[in-house]
Amino acid sequence: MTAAGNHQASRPVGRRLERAGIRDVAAAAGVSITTVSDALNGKGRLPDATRRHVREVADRLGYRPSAAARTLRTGRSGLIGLTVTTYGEEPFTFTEFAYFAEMARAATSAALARGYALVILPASSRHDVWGNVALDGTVVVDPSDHDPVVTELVRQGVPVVSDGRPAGSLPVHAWVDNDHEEAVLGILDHLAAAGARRIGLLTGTSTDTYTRLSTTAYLEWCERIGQEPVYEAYPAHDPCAGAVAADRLLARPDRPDAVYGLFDPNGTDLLAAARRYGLRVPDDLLLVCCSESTGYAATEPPITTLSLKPRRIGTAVVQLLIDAIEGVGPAHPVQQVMPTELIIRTSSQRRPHRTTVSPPRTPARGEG
Amino acid sequence: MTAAGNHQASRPVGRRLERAGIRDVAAAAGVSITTVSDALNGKGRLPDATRRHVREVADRLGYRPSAAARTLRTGRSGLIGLTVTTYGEEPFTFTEFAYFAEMARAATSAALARGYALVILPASSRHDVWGNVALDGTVVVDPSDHDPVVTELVRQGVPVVSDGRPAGSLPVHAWVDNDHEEAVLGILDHLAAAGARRIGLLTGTSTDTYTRLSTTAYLEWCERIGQEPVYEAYPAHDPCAGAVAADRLLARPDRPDAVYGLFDPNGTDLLAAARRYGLRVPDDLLLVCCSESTGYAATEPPITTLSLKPRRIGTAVVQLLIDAIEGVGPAHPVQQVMPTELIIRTSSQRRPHRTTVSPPRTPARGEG
DNA sequence: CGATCATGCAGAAACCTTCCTTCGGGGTGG
DNA sequence: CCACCCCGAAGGAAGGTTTCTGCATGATCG
Repeated sequence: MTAAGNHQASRPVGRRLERAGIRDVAAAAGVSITTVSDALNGKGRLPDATRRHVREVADRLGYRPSAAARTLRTGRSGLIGLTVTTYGEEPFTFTEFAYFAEMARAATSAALARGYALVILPASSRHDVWGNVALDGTVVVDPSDHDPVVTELVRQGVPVVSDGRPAGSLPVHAWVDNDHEEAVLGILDHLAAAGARRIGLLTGTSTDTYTRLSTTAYLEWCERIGQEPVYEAYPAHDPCAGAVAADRLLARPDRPDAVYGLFDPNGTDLLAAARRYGLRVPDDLLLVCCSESTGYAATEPPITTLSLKPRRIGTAVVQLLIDAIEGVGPAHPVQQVMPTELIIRTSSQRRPHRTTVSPPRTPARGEG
Repeated sequence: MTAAGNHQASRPVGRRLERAGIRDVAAAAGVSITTVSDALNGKGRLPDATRRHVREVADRLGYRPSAAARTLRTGRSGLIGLTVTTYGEEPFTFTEFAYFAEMARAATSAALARGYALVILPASSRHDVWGNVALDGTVVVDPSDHDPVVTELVRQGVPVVSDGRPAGSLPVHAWVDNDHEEAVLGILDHLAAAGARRIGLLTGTSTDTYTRLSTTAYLEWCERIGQEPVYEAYPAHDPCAGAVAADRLLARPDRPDAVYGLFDPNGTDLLAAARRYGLRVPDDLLLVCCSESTGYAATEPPITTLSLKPRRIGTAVVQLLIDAIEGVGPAHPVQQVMPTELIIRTSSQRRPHRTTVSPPRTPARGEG
């Protein structure tokens, strides 16, 4: 520290600190720019002595290569866009909160581990922002039918991998998605096995693939089983509409004795609605909802949830994208279907063990 | 749509699409590079006719200026880092989930509105990633004592604004934080007014400012009031430890008749623990926790929460940072303290209106 | 009618790195 | 003694933009 400080004292320190460039390092080390670049990047043919010397000088000067210049030269920015569908002004929606947070977290980790960073870019954002950032590729969550941004990116040759099957003929390089039909069928079978006679669905009005696939799977199941469908649809991006829809579903004359809710808040909304109507869960009403929230382990009663395993999805999406960027993956589009996980709790089991005074949860069951 | 498609049909589409550069636009428009740049950026002295013509040609060629080149030239990348403290490998922690998600959402919006994009960068990430991205500035959430990354950034002259008071002597340009003492005192007074005789605290073992300020405020309040402090501390980043600590707190011989939990999951954990011990909320136990989760409006009973208003924080942080980047703000460090909001629900009121069959929540009360 | 000036546009440097090419020199085999 | 090869290192172009400077041209004013 002191030595370095002593050395740097000779540098003119103006009010604005001029960053040391590769030129300065070359001059200070008494070598050429080329040698510095090679030494620092582990390229070229240089004796270790030279390499070490250059590195030492670079460290001493606090040299950081200019990301912009490197990007300009190499065509790689090390930046990956994370695009989320937007409803209205806000970057991402309420219903996907926990899912998105977990997925983004995993994606960030995965990207970082391979030397990339994530840029959050709402789909409907100002075009100038999109244009202003050099992206090596983009992850797009739940792409809408003919997303102009995605189309433009693909046209420019930027690799795009989507979380969720691309709707329409969006030409993404790859996609990762859950097996939604399988998941819904599994839940319906589970509820039926627990004694449900009429299973209702709380679904959304939007046309994204998740909603669509899940709903049609439900309808097909009903047809196969011979049950009359009982469902309510609401605009999933409206945090208030969910509670209303839950109430509507339980207020119907053909009230279901089991409900599956497609969106995260549905669990609490349905639970609250059940209470208002004096329905006991799970005795009078079986409940399952799709959620990543850990809170459902502590509700009264705990609610069975379907986890989409967003961490796996986020990791897979990023791996696929970086493979495509670096050209190590297969040239053809990849479609990866990931399993879901049904976390069975009291709300969907007919003979619940009454919760009384019992020891607190032990940390034994870690998170998968 | 059809007209546009027809128009573009004439372009030769090779297997690898070479992006049009400013040179190509200049050639196609029959003007110089300078004129193109000026026309597109609204600079220089050009007649409107020329401007229009250049823009039209640029559009036709699908010209997008190279972000890297522009950054290299101007020294501005339009990128803002969003740094989060990390526990272990993961970018951000469980306890801050909802808070962070909301805060990030607001920050993204605010940044976008001013033409910037956010890059997610965990604090303890590989240094090479930090070096590889050109940042105009950085938002750092809950900076730790002597964060090496922040120190390095500041040394390089990159503006840094923190969410949360910087611990130690971290030389950030500005910070935004809640008035934590005020918030805690408000809650304690509220609980006391509701009839609490002995108020307990569920707090964390970490040394961040939030935990520290809140805890000391609690201790001071106890001393002032003359109540013996009753609290349990646990490692807040461990999702399991919270439930155990909640249980421990209610198992004490000097069991409190009211509890404030500093972290998001504390509400459900405390509620579950209360149930295990046969304590009715709010009759036997008053409950408040700090959370941004909307789920607490639908628990049984609904739990009073303290909101840190992360959206306001996120917006303010970004505004301050961009002001610093663009040099429009004051030169001296800014410290902005934002109020919190106590959302009073059943769990902290002694005479609760029994929830019975009632109409569902109406959408009337929108989100502030 | 000549000097001045605003206008419209072009040339070229600079930003900083990477990487392809070249070059000198010393050792080695013929 | 010459040709050749390889090692170590340097030269220089390229990457695409912004912006400073400068040069014409035509209009205006004294």
